[in-house]
Amino acid sequence: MRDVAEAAGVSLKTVSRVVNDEPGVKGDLRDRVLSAVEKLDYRHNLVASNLRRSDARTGVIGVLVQDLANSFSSSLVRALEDAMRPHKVMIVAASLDETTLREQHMVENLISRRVDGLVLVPASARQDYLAPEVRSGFPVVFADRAPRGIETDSVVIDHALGGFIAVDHLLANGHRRIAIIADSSTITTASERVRGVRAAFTKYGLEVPEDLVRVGERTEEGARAAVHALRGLPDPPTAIFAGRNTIAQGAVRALSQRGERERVALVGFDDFPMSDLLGLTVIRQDVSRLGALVGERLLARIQGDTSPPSQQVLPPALIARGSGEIPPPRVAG
Amino acid sequence: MRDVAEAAGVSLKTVSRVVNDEPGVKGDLRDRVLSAVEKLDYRHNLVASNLRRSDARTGVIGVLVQDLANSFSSSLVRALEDAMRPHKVMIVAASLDETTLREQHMVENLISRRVDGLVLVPASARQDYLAPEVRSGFPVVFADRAPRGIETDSVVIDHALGGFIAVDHLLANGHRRIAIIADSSTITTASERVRGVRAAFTKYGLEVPEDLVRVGERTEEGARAAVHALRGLPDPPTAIFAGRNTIAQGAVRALSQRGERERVALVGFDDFPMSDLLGLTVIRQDVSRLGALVGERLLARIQGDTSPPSQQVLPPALIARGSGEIPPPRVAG
DNA sequence: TTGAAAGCGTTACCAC
DNA sequence: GTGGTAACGCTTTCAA
Repeated sequence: MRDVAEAAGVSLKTVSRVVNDEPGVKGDLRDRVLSAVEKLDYRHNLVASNLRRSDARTGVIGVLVQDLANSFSSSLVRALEDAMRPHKVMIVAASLDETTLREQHMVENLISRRVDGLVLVPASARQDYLAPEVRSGFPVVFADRAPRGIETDSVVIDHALGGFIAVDHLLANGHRRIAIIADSSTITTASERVRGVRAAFTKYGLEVPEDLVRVGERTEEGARAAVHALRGLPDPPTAIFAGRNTIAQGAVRALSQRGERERVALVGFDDFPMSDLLGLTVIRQDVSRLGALVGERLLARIQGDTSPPSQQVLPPALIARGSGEIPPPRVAG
Repeated sequence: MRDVAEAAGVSLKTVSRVVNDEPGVKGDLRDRVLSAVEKLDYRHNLVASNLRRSDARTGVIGVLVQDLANSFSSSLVRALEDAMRPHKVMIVAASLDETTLREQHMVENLISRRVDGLVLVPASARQDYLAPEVRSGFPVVFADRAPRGIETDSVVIDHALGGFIAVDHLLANGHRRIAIIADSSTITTASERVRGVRAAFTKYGLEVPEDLVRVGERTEEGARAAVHALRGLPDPPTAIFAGRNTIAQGAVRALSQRGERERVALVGFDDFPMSDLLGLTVIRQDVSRLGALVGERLLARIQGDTSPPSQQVLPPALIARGSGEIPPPRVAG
């Protein structure tokens, strides 16, 4: 910038004014500056600019999700991107892979980089470590899963309701031997979903078939193996609740391999691309809306909103596509 | 930081040493500094730090893809993330939606932010605008599509080969009325793919059935409409080449609606999750490998590699799953 | 082992 | 309208 000023024969400040499109520079000087910029391949340094600026905005937010390659996470990031673009805010994103330690490192790192705010789909069980930041007014919005140990904005899905709806649907169709395949119960969304499932059994005055509960699966491979094992039982399940999109995918694969796609009912949690063509009944979370609401909240905080933490809850919905409507086999008799 | 120094009764420099884990501070002082840091909720400011540092690394790279919600883009970002994580480099990502203008804005913005390097899946036809940066040694690696107008590193898929393999497969299975649905020819990957398709016809000494060529589609809806229109022709195609994952998805939907999934052959470009369960024959690009190679190249450049620009080309592969192996209907007579 | 001063590239403040 | 000077929060250089 100094070189530019020298080349154009003006002061540093004038160059700064031109570069920032500030008023109060005559066309003559402005042109001289611009051509010097051109000639010297000068690039405005936003890092230095942000350091000096009074409002101290970096125009970047941090977004921490589970797995950028998963359709749920990537759709969320995309929705946030769309919400932020009009405000010229960019996104630095990272995958946590359900690792508590990585979450803390990343949060710390992003704060050191002075991001304007943070969107967090937490991997950890508690987020007390964020208390100092939240107290000092640093904008943090939780997405999909509620915070624990701190009070801050959140937009979450009613996971328990989703689990309830799914299994209520299967029970209403006459199923009783319903397998439950879900993520580890340390993951709050998973335990919430299972809680809803149990509530559905309770509504019907039924016991949960504990021998068919498989908690702790999250990969497609694990789910596939679980389905094979479950269907191999003496009294196998006639329906399956898959607590996550990868689990549903594994379940579809396993049932395909066994030639049982038309015979065993299946309801998955999380919609994903092309699931309609598979005829898969799912509990859909409106990820675009989730992202839009999270973005809106975060922007408000960044712009100085100091109202008390808000907790928004979005209801999931059952999308019937066939797999969840398969009836239980007739009992001989 | 000044406050911390004061609270601990040491100099600024000592705090800096402690915060950066530099050697040469006695345990006594170090503890005093750390407790002051704790008490004052001090957070190291990487922005200021990077400004002053001699190596001037920000530890961030920019990644510009077409659509973060598309499985191809998100898989690429994920692969890059994995390649960068060991080097403590984060990713700021954005979707271009095939918009030339956004590409240029984003590139400019990222350079202003002094990212350490750039990964670009270009939306523009030419990238001459990047010439000054590339000339000055700024690390840029093109992914999936080769640069035009500048010379820099690239790792691309052999799109022409992919198009060739796909249609060669259909021709070998006896099809002659093959529809080609592809993205706008201004998108180089699309035109390359179509070039390969034409080469396949040439190999068989056949003319391309120009009445079945639909170039300029990219959305699922557009593809669906195109398939309906094509199959409604007096002499309809017996096979379809879908030049992109969204097009393949639209084609599957349209054929499903028409009850023709078992009757019309279909080969898609780009694999996507669950396509195996749809029995869809595709040309697969190894996105993980693409991302890993791009990451490797970019890291080398960031670390000072000044060898001539390298051009790596990855071969795509045909994955036969049924839809591409449907034979043409027998002709009466 | 510790500290003082200079400076990274920019913008804020106030004088001209 | 334009320009000097200080300062942002940190690291570097060099001296103690």
